[in-house]
Amino acid sequence: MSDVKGAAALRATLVFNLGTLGALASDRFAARVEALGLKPKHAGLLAALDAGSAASQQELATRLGVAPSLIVALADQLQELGAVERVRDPEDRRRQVLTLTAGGRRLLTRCAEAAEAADTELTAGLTEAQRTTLAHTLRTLGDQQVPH
Amino acid sequence: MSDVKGAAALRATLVFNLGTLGALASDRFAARVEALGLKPKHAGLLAALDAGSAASQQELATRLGVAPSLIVALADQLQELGAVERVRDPEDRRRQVLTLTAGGRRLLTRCAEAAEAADTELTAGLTEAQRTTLAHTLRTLGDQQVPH
DNA sequence: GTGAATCATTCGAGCATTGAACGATATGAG
DNA sequence: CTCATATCGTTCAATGCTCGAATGATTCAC
Repeated sequence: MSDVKGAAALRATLVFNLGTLGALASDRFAARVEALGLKPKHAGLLAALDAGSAASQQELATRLGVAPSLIVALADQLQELGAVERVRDPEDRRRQVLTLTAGGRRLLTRCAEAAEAADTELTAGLTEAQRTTLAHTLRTLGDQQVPH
Repeated sequence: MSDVKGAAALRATLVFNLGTLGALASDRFAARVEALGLKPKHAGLLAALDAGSAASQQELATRLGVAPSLIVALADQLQELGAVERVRDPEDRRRQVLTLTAGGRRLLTRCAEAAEAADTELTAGLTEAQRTTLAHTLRTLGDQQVPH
């Protein structure tokens, strides 16, 4: 019983394949957004801003699951590119509220295009049905994780 | 036309969700194999050895997509745990052939169990059908990448 | 008002990974 | 046979990414 699984049990596992493919996908995406002067985390921050418009850096840190000090660095660079604006919240002047600029939205669009290009490259060997089912499942799976 | 995609285009993307979930899955898996004194890459090396039994460190480096010097460190630690053996290839004494020991196979089994536990935790909100379809799609997708 | 808590920021540290050297071995040309 | 060249494994210093602690400004509770 105990070694019926025996051979290749790890490779049949979801977390293992997710980890491997996730790293691979990130690398391909990173290679494309590099041309825009961005790292994947920059794109993640832009996407988070686009989704829940106007948030304090603290909120963004917990949303993205990274340290607040990392948000500072990312926001610095995005601000230098003119993609985001830092505005002190008048109701609580400790908070820096980040907002997407028009240029930031354009940049995000180009990130999305890069991601879509990487998608088609990555899923070249899948049927259209598989591809859409996969996208849907991953989306719901992602929404379920640490949703609070 | 250009901004029809507009909102949330990145979050609808495969590479983006794969990257996010991949990191999350790796973290959960890492938390569990840590009890075995291993990092995910150790488990990856064990799995690679189990799959294509007996390989030189150079081959393993290209298989796993990491630098040869990293294989040295991983193999050192696994050897210290008695999980792998280093044997000089008699036909080419530059090569160190790595093989799984019986203990290494047991360790790999425990890694697989950890991965399965992480799987069920991760996919708690999915139907059984979704789960198996996802596993299958990821498996085929992984086999298609850099197959050469 | 005064002290505790919260936000953004800076800075040093930790960890994983890489790339450049090096010694040992193998291979091919002359 | 011998020498030049290439390959393997190994060591080591350097890089990049991320975090945690310390700091200053601001707010909140009482």
